[in-house]
Amino acid sequence: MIIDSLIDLNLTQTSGQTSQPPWIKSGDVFSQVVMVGEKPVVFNAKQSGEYLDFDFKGDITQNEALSTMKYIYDLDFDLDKFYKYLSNHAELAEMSRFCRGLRLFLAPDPFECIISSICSANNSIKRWTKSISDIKCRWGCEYDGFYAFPGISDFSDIFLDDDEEIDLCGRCDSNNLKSCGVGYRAPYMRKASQLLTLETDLSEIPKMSYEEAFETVLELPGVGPKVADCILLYGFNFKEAFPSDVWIKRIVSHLYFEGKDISVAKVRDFGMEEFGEYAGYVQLYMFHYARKSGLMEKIR
DNA sequence: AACCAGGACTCTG
DNA sequence: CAGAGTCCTGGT
Repeated sequence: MIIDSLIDLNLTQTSGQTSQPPWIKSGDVFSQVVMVGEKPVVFNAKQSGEYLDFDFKGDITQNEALSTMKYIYDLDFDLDKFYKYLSNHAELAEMSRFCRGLRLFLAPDPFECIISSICSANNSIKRWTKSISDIKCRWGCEYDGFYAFPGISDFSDIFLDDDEEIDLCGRCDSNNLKSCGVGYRAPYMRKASQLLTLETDLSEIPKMSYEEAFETVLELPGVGPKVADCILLYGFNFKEAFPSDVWIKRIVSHLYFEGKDISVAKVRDFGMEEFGEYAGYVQLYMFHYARKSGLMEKIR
């Protein structure tokens, strides 16, 4: 079934958004299992002209499948209107040329997004996506050869490292978080999931104001301002988030402050103030514009 | 082989 | 409260 909203599926899949690792690519088809309510559904998505073409296998209706795909790929977001906005701002005007069809890649599972985002901190895209994919294969539930991310309570029980595995299990099969290459983030990831079972109710977050939601996820270990903004943008669809790291700081300072060094905190405030409801999309487009246009090499 | 990139956290002044 | 040092791994 084709959904007639402009999207570049490959670009969206490979853009490093911390909602989840890219789906499994086979030929020109991206596939993954998604929990829709309680039901596992395998989705296959591919590019068809400027649009997304999908089918699915699972016990849900066509309409439920359609709204799931529309949510994950943010297909109701009006890209034409966004491109008009970009072209009306001199600093941003070139960006849509380099990133046409790039959309948010939203998390069907906010918990997976939280763990992925913690794992992405001080890490490369290649490394955190491999770690999260490993975690899914080892401890996730398998459906038709695809793996869902483990649930919160299952994740909370995973061993941290070889030492703990030997201590509590008597032997070691490297069945632990550190063996997935997450390094010192392992305790953050597990503590965060344990906190989520006990104290923080994820279903409350969508009802909160941005500030309140931000303060709430900041409480989780391993979550600082950048990671909190990623969690809210990619995991909960708060489009007013402007996740700011060293690259966004360099880009913003180049485009708006004549290259003058600005603190990451200031860049975040500036982005949220300046771009409002488009902040998340502007951040996404800035990063990929810098990558593709050669700006990144210029300002590193 | 030494060194660097990448955010959060902890300790210091 | 700002600034510096540390954490782990994969890349040069």
